Amino acid sequence: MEKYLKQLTQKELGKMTNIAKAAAKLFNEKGYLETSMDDISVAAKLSKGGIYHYYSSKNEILYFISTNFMGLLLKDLEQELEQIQDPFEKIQFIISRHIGFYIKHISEAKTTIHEGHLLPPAYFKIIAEQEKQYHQIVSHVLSDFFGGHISKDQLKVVTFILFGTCNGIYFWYDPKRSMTPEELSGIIRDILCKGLLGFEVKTKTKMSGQEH
Amino acid sequence: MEKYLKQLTQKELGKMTNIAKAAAKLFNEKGYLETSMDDISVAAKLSKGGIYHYYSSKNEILYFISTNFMGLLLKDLEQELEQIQDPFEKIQFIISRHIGFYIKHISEAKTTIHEGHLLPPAYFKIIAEQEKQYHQIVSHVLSDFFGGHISKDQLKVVTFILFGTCNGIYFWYDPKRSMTPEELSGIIRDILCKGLLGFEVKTKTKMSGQEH
DNA sequence: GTAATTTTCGACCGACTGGTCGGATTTAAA
DNA sequence: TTTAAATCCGACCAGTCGGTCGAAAATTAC
Repeated sequence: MEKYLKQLTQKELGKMTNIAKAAAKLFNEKGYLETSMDDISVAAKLSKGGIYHYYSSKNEILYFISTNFMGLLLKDLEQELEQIQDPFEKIQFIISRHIGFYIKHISEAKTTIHEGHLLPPAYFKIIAEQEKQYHQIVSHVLSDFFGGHISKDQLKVVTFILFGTCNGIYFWYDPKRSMTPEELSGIIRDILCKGLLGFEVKTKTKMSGQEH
Repeated sequence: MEKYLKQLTQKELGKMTNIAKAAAKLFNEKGYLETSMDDISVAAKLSKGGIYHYYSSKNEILYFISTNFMGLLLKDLEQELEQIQDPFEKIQFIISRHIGFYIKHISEAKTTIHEGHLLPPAYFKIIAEQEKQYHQIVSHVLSDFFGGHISKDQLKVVTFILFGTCNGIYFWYDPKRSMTPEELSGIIRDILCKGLLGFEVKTKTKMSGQEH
């Protein structure tokens, strides 16, 4: 972790990214714990000692992968959302962007989702903070969409369901198979949005109806 | 694996279930690989050798947990579904039952979902077969619901989305917190069903519309 | 050229893991 | 009470892993 205090040269960062890419692929295929440093060193075409020249631990590789991915996911998101007025369109945009993004960086995404919790607390907290930030941005859009007519608990659940549904695809989606990311993204977006619209009606009716 | 060829006495099965319960809790908390046989022996209040008297490997414990859970999930499902006529009501029933079931056996459910793939192929195939069976039952109901007006690919995707959405809750749901399983189940059911109804309309329109 | 620095190597270490085994202890049978 | 069988124990084994280190090789500076 101390490594990041010193300024990294472009060359160093390039090497680190190479190692991280090879590692992410392995973590995704076999899992973090099942992947040994020897495996990584073979995949990265560098000796084990060579890897430890750039990373001080296996954990640090995982951390590098996850924090870089989350950073990329957060980058420019808020500016992009500002360009859209309608909250419903914003949600559609978020779902499409999210799925497209995760499919494009599928190894890093799956690694972050499935292995991030293996990090020691000091590392994990930073990732969790980034996830929370992303979460809050989306949650805020959803809140706008429901026009405030939704409880905090419900909002939280709906947000989690949205992410859960999107992230669930990485258990089974295989880009080599028939469906393109765009088609898939479209189906999920349609189901979720229709579901949310229905949910909205129900919530708002309940609120304005003030049943006996 | 050979163990299961011989008939188990009630007493043996009880002991095995005890060990499995303790193990499932640990697997769920720390993960399969992070849990050592020593951990299990402490939790099950039995020495390591004692455990190996009932199970021939760590894998076999995981297998026992998963196959038992899947068996329980499949038990009586088809008969229960036969009691319902309307396909839409069947879907609602499946979602509620699924979530309720998983929350009730949360350690075993999460273990099966998240750790099952760590089993060697010979074991995993049996679990996968059970999952496939469950999958097909649900897929069939969905197919009925869409009245056949849905492609095989789409049906597959929709089925996966349904399970993905339901199973996503285990990443974050905490039964000790505010929302009850019934409330949560209701929200998910509503969103998904509304989404599916919307999806149905779109699909059917597309089909009957026969655009140029 | 040579000296200094960075990068790379791979043999090696200690810790830990899943699994074994001979025997101690408990239970059941006679 | 004796004997046999089932149950349980924990020291031990072989193998794997993350990580170290001293030195070789490559690069850069002079």
